[in-house]
Amino acid sequence: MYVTSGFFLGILSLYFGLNSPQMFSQATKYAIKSVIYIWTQSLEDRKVGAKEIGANIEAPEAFTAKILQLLTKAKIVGSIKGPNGGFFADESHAKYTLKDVVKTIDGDQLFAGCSLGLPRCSEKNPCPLHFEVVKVRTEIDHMLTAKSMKQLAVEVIKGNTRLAELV
Amino acid sequence: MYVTSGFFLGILSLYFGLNSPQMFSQATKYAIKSVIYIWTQSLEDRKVGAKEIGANIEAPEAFTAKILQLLTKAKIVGSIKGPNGGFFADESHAKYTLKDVVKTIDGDQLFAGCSLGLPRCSEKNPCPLHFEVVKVRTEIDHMLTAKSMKQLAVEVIKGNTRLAELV
DNA sequence: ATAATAAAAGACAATTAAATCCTTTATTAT
DNA sequence: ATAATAAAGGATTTAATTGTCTTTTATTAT
Ligand code: FES
Ligand code: FES
Repeated sequence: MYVTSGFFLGILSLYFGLNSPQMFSQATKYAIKSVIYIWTQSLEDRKVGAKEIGANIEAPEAFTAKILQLLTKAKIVGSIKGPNGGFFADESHAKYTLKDVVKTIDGDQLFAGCSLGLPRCSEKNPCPLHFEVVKVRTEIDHMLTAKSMKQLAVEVIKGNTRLAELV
Repeated sequence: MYVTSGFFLGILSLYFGLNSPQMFSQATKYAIKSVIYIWTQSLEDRKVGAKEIGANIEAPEAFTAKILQLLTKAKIVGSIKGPNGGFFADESHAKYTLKDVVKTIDGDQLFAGCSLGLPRCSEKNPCPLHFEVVKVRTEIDHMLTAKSMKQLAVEVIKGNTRLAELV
């Protein structure tokens, strides 16, 4: 008499309508916080390991490590193996914005394509939400390009913003 | 020697960074299109079945039917069983907006809570994106409340917008 | 050279979302 | 009453995302 918990959750989810789609995937959230955290430490000339990053942004270490691989491959941050190694960011990474981070992990479906899933998004054959979606996307674009990663990190260092719950 | 395709996709997805999070879940996209489609037909005094809805919004019938159950339970549309039955919308449903549709299926995580996943979203202890997120949400709110479902349906009837790819 | 360190890579498990199928219930026309 | 119709409900399956664990590779200090 075994019942999978997935079954119950599946039913409950449909029954109460409890899905959870958000602006960003979980992976992208971790990515954004990771990059900002790396910048806060690089501004003080410290390289940081996946374990430390995970701990400071309250994310699972192994999963964070996977995400860091993608960010490194995309050159959004740098990494060095071995003792005294770790992740870091310097002027060679300063040109990247949050938008690049989001695109690296989630692709560009937040910025491109029809929000209602039509095969193409166009002004000539718009879906009912198209023109409003364009406005939302303008705002999203601004949100993800207005400040440099370094600026965002400085605000965290100053204590004006935070990457994890305060204890 | 069997290998699950999920495995390969999982690896590929991490390797190439191919997640696909969007503004709305697939279920919500179907829900939005369903409600607008129901309104287009109700404006011409036709009740419609799940099969017809699925066909016209290019969504799987059975999944659409599940979503319609939630929409009906939430009173966003009406339904009648049996011959000549189906889904419909009338003045008693006119007060609902797209925001209600989204909330019914996806909950309010698009509108509330920290976009970066912090335990709470507040101006006093904001995450690095908080103030920009507030602006994006204002625009999202406008997008989902500016027009009534009926208005959106009228635009589809007029041919100004569409719910499926044109053939 | 060797041991220790830390990222990269690979294999997999668990959870959640998406989709399907089958049975039951309500309604209506015959 | 009965057959036909269509939504509601229940049980699973499939796919995608999230998360873990182990092995390999590169680097550095001894
Ligand atoms: S056509 Fe749907 S968002 Fe552009
Ligand atoms: S604290 Fe993150 S969005 Fe408000």
